[in-house]
Amino acid sequence: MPAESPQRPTARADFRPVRPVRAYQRVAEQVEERILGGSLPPGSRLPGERELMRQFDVGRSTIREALRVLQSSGLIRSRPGDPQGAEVLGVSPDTLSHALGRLARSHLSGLGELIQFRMLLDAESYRLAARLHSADDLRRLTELVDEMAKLAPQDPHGFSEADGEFHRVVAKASGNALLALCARAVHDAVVEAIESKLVRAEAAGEAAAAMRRSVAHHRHILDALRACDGALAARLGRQALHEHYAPHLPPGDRARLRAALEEDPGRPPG
Amino acid sequence: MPAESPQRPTARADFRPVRPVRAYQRVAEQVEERILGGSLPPGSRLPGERELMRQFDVGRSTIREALRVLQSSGLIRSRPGDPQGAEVLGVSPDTLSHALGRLARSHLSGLGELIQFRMLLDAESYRLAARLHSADDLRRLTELVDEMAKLAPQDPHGFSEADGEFHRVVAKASGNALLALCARAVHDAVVEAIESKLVRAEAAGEAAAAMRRSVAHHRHILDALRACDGALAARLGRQALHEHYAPHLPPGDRARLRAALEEDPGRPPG
DNA sequence: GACGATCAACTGGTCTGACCAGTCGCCTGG
DNA sequence: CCAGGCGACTGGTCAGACCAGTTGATCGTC
Repeated sequence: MPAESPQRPTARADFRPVRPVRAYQRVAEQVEERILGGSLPPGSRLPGERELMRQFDVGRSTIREALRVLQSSGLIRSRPGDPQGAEVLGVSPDTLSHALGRLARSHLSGLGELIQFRMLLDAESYRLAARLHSADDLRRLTELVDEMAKLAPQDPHGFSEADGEFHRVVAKASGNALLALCARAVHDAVVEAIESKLVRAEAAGEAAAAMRRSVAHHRHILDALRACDGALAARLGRQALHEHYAPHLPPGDRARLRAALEEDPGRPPG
Repeated sequence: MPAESPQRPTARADFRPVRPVRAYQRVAEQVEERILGGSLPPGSRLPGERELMRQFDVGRSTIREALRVLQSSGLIRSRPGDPQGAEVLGVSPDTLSHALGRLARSHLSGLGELIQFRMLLDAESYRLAARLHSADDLRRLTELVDEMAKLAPQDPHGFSEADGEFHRVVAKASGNALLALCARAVHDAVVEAIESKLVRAEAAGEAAAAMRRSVAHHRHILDALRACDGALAARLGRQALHEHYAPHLPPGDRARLRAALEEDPGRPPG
């Protein structure tokens, strides 16, 4: 909300409360602006801290605090001894997934919401991807499902990697980078959050069965994508996630997942 | 992905690459752990920097960099001169909103993607809200639509506020705080991004007509919610956004919006 | 006794200068 | 031509200092 209501002719002058802008904020903002504006593309390098100190005319601690903020936002990465200075990473979904992970771990929102949200995003990715995919996308997805099937029982880590890549390709095929990034962030957050629970299940020997089911789900979804049936792919995606995660959730969250799962029962004809 | 595949019996030992853990990271992690773990509830205070310096046995700059990271994550807030030390804020959705806003503003994704994404999130909010809303929600939504109708031509700012609140109530009624946060962040990003374009249209006198259409759309959506028809509400929501924003977008982005708009034409019966 | 100004003891924000451990690039000796 | 070493950097950290602002008690006044 950048503007107060300028129309209101009240006596209360609509000055915004002036809060002092810290020096490190100004520095961080300037750099961030350049990165977001494309003037500092990913892969390019920032000057060294001592040089920045001269350019901004502030102390090194101020420069360092600004760089810390940018680094914690995932915009840059710095490494000691690097004579080229900090590396510009550009906008990445990592911050998003970290924030999502924190939210999911907090009382504000739980794992159930996270997975429900993933159901929504994945389903919409499928719906769009079914419409917009290329032949190349389908080939790559087929490869990935085959790889999942091959790695299935022995290599859970590789399996998870291929699974993640499958979703990333789908999200990319949806043609919406924002959707893709969010879907990835949520995916990562779910993986990170539920890992501790899943290792127990895996230890109990359910892992192989879960992976087999997952491969089957992915094949069905891939078929739907191939047939350009977005609604079917979306429905299958929701069901797959529900089947996969519902057993590991408390009953309340299961109801939530079911709510996201069910297509509208009383849809009026037409 | 914190774990390498432990099962693979290859010669490659699965050591994780050792990267030095900076002192400020350890400090930030310890504090963050306490905050997320509830040991430092929102509203409580951290010791002063000089005291922290003693407790962690590091220099003040290290403490300050750690606090900067925590502050940029929205976990704490500090104010100069405060004898009580930094205030613990707890997990807040602001980080998420900022991250989303950055993504939306970056060159990675344009306005079209942003609005398409909003179509998806809003539609899913409607779908869930139609199922889960309370009588209170409906009453509040009715109030808001009436207020929009009342403010319609004269007070664009108030209108926009009521409109935003409408969507927030819907998102909250969806029962998924995560979805609500993202929807709000995207909504804000859209408003911020398109404002400069809309003021021109408003100056051209289209504002009143646009607002009248918007009120009608909201009434229809509200009716669908009242009838618990999630699919209809979702479809109406998509259409409303499409009609509202498509005229202001370049043709390429219009096609994108249409892709998100159309229900699947060849849906199999059943 | 209530009240407002004053002041000292803080706070966080910033600067300076220094040291360390690592990294890179050059340069040299084989 | 290459291995090794030697600076000249880098970022990470520390120590100490100063400033402006806040706070709360103290003190003089009414």
